[in-house]
Amino acid sequence: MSRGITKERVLEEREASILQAIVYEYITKGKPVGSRSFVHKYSLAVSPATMRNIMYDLESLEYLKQPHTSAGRIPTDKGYRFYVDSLLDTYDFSLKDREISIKEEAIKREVQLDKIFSVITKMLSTESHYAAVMLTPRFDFTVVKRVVLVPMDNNEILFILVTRTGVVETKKVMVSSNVTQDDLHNFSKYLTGELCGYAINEIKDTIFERLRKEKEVGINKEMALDIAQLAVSESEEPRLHIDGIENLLKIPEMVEADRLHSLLSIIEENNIIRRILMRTLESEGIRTLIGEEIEEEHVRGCSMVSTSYKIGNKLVGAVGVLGPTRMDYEKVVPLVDYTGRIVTELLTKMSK
Amino acid sequence: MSRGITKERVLEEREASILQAIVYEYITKGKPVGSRSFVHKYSLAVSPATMRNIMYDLESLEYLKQPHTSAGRIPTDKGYRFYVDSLLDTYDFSLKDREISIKEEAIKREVQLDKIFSVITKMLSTESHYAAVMLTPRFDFTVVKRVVLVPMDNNEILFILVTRTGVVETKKVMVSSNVTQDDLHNFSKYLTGELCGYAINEIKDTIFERLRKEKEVGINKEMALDIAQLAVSESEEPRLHIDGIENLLKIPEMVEADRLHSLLSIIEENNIIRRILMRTLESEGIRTLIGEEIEEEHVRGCSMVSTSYKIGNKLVGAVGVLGPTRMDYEKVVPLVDYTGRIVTELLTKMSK
DNA sequence: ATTAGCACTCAACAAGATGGAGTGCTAATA
DNA sequence: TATTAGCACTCCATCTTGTTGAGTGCTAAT
Repeated sequence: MSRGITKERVLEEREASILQAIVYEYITKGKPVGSRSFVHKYSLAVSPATMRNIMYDLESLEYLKQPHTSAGRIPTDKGYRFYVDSLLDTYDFSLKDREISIKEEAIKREVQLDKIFSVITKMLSTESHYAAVMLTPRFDFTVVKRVVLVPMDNNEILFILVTRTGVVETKKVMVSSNVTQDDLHNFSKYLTGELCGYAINEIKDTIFERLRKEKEVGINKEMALDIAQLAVSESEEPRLHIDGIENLLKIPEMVEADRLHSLLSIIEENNIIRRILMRTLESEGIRTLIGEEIEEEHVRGCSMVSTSYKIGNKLVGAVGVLGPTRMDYEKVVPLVDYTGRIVTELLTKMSK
Repeated sequence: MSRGITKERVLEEREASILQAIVYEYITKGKPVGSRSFVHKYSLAVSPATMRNIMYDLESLEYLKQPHTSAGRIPTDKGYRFYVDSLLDTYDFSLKDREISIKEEAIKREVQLDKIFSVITKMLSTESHYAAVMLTPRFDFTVVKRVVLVPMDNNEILFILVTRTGVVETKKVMVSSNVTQDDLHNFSKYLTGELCGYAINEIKDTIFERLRKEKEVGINKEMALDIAQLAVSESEEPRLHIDGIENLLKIPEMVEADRLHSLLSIIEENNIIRRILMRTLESEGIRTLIGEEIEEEHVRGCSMVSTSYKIGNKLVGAVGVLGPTRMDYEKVVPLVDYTGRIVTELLTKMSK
């Protein structure tokens, strides 16, 4: 065996499989893995001494570390990373033996799309036994179904936008002059005609020009432009659903350290999770952040497995699982992947 | 001093004030209160021995208990109850020296009433240093501003109800036959005329009759009845806002025991909190639930201070603080009371 | 009714003592 | 050259033991 002194080299096959096994062992048992008990447990054809040598190498290469002298080894972030990557390489993500059943029927009847997200987030946390997080779809990517303008008091108008998925977004707008209900109705019709079938981000660049060219839109042109402005303006931020925080409390290594405390405040101050999911949303497929890869002061010993989901072929949202670095990736990774697919399917079907 | 052997008798004045002081001392320090240090700290004109006798009596009367032999005394639920009740008797709830400022201006511009509730819940948790919970207003008590019917696919209609507070509620309804957009628009107008200015619960008993008598409502009578049914049917449950869970983690006695765990799962499984707040909503004024008074299996060592809030003179929602039984009631009670008043004021103003 | 005095209790803390599982190193072995 | 056995050493975890301090209950005196 050629043991390099450098910290960077490709692992031999045996080393790789042993590393995977060690990480797995630590994930499931939570105790530092010692040479003797490890070879015994896995009935390996090597002596503890040999195992010690291998472990020594893996430690030099920074895949493993010792919590203290004369203790067994535990994975470093790099070790987890190696483990997860090899999982991703080998796993086929087949859904066949998953027992999760989402009650599509029950879900479909719901108008409040938020409820669906709640249900899915809850499901994901229940199944994973960690905390689940989910970012609702980007509003400006969902297809408009209809626009309704409702006069409120004085010069206030309530702007209601209905998307194909049934989501309703409302905004208030102040207008300078009074306007009749019927005029508003006509303008609603006009706007609906213009926007219907398109996602906001598709039309936000052209709507003004088209509006300006138009002769008659039902109301005062200036006001019309104001309202159109509102229609395409930055809408409600995607909401963040979180569920299963209590699962994190059951994890011993979380409870003992003050990690828990930091993790909880992260969840409350949810911009951090938001940011991570936003970045997940930028590309397709599973994304894992292990330990220090989460570049946040407060976060220690936490990992996040997330994936994006689509409506049609547009990436619109993200969903994931937040847990300790010592997480059951083998289970969580396909689960998150599956959940992403389900959501994509559901939303795509709904917005047809 | 006449020391009865019975468990029930009225406390003498001295006993009462000592009990209050002991509860206060325990709330602030969190350590069992011993006779010697107590008389010393409060410079009382009695000896520790006398104090021991009094404490003995208070223990017989079940206001105090010992965590173990030869430890000081801590309050029982009954003890806390006595303390809180005397607080409620004496406190004048004057708001003058409160430094809480709610940015009314910032709040008012929001259409999403939910955001206001989030802000208020967050404020309450921040100020109290415990967890804050809030139930959004009962929908059927808020005054209708307008009804909008939007045709969706096939035979599906989206029913949108706008209230004076700007809340929008949406429901989906399936209808048997097709209907034109204009007919729907007319019926929307009719319904708006019927409902506008009333709260749902005011008209739900008469609407059908009126509708039946009506000759022409814009659409097929049968369908109209279906939709009206939906309009007054059980609406979206009030939403529950929760904030400041992480505050509970900072509390030592919560962390140590597995109380924390139970408490967290209660918050996740939020029906319990819902139920408590629902009962708060039944009457006006502050309501305190101390320890075992929360009749829930899992809850141990927790208390809840809550109050209802109104729109106009109708009780529509509730807000409160959830924390350990050893809670700073003296601070929390007026704070919750104040918050309730603010919310009442805000909502009442908004729905004018 | 109150107090001083006294014996007793118990949690909390600190200081050993012990055992077990682990390591690194070296020399022997296939 | 890779593997293994043997050995000395390390360190955590656990248990035991002792000590201290704040507290109690009881009794007899004030």
